[in-house]
Amino acid sequence: MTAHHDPADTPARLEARATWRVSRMHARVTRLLGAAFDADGDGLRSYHYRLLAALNEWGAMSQADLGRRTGIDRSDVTGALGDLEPRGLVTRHTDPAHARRKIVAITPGGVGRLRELDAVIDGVQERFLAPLTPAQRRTFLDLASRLADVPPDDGS
Amino acid sequence: MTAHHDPADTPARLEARATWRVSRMHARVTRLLGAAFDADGDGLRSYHYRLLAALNEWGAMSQADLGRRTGIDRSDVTGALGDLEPRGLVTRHTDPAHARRKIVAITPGGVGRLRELDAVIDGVQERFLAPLTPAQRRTFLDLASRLADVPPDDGS
DNA sequence: TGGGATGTGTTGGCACGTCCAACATTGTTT
DNA sequence: AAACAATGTTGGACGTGCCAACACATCCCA
Repeated sequence: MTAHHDPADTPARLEARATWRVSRMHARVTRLLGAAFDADGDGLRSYHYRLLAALNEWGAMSQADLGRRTGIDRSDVTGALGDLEPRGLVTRHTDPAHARRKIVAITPGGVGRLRELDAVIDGVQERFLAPLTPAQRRTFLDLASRLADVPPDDGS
Repeated sequence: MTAHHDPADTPARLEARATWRVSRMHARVTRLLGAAFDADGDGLRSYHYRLLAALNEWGAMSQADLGRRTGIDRSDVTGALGDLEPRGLVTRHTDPAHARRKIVAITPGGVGRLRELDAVIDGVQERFLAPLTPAQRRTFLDLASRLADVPPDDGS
């Protein structure tokens, strides 16, 4: 697929750094997820999965709320919903109380699709974590969550 | 800086997944590195650092070799060198033996700049790894390197 | 000695994720 | 009523990573 750079050939100052390893892990994750989404087809991507997951877990809400809770920009939410609605995975109707606001809800078909995507993504987890033992996987997940969820280290 | 999404608000199916945590770690790394490079100024970015590091460690070589050893596409190497050369951090002269080939070498100024960038990036490591103890950092680095450097899992 | 294959630097472009600015429109606050 | 804030949308920017095509140089082998 991609050229894949031989990891033995990496400047030592780079290889030693945590940020570099995170970047390389991310590259692998991206490659695996991209391939899996492509294979599963239908042109859905990680944005769509995130939105479906949020709607499934928290129920219907406005697009703005959806964006805030998923960390996706309002404009990108608009775009992604434009993909999901025509597929019947999501409905959009304007809030009767607030004419400007649109309430988004997941459909039964959307729930089904979400389940399918769950399976696809679980397969990716398995492939990604393959080099580690179950105990190591648990350790990695724990450390990763501490490194991932850090309040915005705002400059000074 | 960026909006930063409250991690407590994340669909459980996402939060549980290793790929998601890697993505979030990468987002943080990107934010920290971007801020650090911006602050240090001069418009240099991670591409430039990678190239300087490779030239410093392995000596002068052609652009194509440089690209192969760093995993950066030939065309992107061309672009990045176009930033480094005018700053005097790098020299480019055509190989006397092969008129088509250009040998790139780091200059003393480039070495100095590389050292400065080292310091900048080390600062980022510290901030990124802050939530972990030294022992945990070592564990994380070990696990991350196993997850990062995996031969191209070509399809089947 | 030729001629096809292969390597090289460069330009231009695409895809993807992320983010921001502006805008018309609708609600809220005072 | 007037200033203000929120909503959905459009259009665009940027960074990273690819790939295709090109003109040219060099190599290898028939």
